[in-house]
Amino acid sequence: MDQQDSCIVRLFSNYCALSEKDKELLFALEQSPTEVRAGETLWKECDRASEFCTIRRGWAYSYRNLGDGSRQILEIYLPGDIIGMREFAFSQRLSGVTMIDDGVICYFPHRRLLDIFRSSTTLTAVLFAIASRHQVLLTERLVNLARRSAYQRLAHFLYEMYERLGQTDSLSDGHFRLPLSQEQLGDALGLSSVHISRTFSTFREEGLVLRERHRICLVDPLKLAAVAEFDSRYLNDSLRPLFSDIEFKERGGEVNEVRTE
Amino acid sequence: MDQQDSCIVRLFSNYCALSEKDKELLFALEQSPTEVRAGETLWKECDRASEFCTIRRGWAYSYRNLGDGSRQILEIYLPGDIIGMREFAFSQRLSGVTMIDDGVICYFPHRRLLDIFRSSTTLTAVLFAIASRHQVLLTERLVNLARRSAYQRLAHFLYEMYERLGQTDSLSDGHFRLPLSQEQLGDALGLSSVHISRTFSTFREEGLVLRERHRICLVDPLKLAAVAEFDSRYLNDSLRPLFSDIEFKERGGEVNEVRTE
DNA sequence: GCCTCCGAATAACCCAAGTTATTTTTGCAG
DNA sequence: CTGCAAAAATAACTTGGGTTATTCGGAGGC
Repeated sequence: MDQQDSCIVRLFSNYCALSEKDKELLFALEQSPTEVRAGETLWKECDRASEFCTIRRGWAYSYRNLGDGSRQILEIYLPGDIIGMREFAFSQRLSGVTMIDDGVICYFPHRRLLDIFRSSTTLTAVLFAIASRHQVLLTERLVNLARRSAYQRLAHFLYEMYERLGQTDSLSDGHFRLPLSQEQLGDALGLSSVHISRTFSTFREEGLVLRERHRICLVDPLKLAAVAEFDSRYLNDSLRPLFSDIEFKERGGEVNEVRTE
Repeated sequence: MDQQDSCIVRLFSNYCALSEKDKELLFALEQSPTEVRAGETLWKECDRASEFCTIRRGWAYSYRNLGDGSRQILEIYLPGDIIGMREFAFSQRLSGVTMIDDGVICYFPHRRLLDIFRSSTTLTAVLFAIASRHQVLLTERLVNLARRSAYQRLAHFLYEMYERLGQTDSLSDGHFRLPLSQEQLGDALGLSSVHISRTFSTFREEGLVLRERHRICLVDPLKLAAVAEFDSRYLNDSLRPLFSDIEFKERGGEVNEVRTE
């Protein structure tokens, strides 16, 4: 595999132009790839935590099981995401992680992150930016779950996936694959699977979202974003000013030669 | 003011022993204390974001206003907390912040954080640990809002405040001051103020929680934690192993370059 | 002292979403 | 192709919590 194909390099490049050295550092996180199967659980709540992993291919989700037998899906991970950051400061896993698709993941130890802190301010800042954005997404989800109707929640979820997928893949129109069962969607959105089904039916009647098995088609993405009150400020904000400054300093004032677009 | 009184230094020391240099770096963040009044808004959504602040005295909350006129309270800040980390990667505020009590806060610019990344791996790691723990708390709240009944939500909220206050103040029995109106509680828990009132009535009838204006008394804290399914693992985890390792490396002067195998 | 205002308590009514159950569709093993 | 199991659709019924309205009570202004 070539560095240019590394999805973690691609993801980080969205935030900031990277030097060759930075790319190598990142690329090093993606050694020791492991094949995993759909449905396979990477770890469970309360397992010992001393590693992160990046997901190179396939989707995964993290979840918490609750006392009453239900569960909450906390996050959907896509290729390029780093899994397990939540537990950086903890010795136990606080949520389980299960693969949705067959895929490839790469484990690396917590200490590797410290190496990055030591050797690249740029990557440190990008990591912080990613953590910050993660928190913002989580907050947005919290608002979504706490305040909005089932209709809006599902609209919001679909639109968020659409935006996230658009960052790495090119989406032909509003079409994308969503390999989640209605039960899993319910677990993610705090709804029953029955009501997910009802809500999809409503979308279909209104011609807002079409669905065939795991293919989703957003007929009118902007309208969907509107009904979901989707706040896209945090997706489109420019990170360049801050990071170009870092680079400038790190390179001792050289003009950036690395552009990733 | 003396370094020992700095609430940031105190907060960070909880995670890791700090060198004198680190303390100075941190101390520099707390230079311009400002008096603020109860009800005063520090900033609103969409304001320009280029500063964080620490809260030295008083309580505050962050919130988002929604399209339908309701709002969601995202976080309650207590003395020692850093406010505004959410927006590190953004140029706009994504949530407003308002004081609950009279208090004192200290602003410092975003770029100051970059200085820290450049000059102290220890502080960088602690910042990361704080961000990580923040995310865990946020996740727990998300589960609370998505999956639990009003009764459990309020129980969870009260118990969380009880635990947080116990970290800095000593709580005589289960008594503490909770300077939030029922409307604010509702906004934090995704419930109507009417239902908050109903739920407090239920608590009273059961003798589980007593309330008089803004004084709360948890009659049986453990039982309350149980009904809320409160997960206290993440409050008591030890952070030392990781950080003692960092210190070792930094003090041994051993510049450990990253292996790119 | 009295008046006003805001927060809280309580009741009556309503609806979004949960639950349970039944049927239909899809995927897949043999 | 057949049979089986899991996922999805739909309907009937229930319920937790929202909404609206009214009353009550304490804190502050004058």
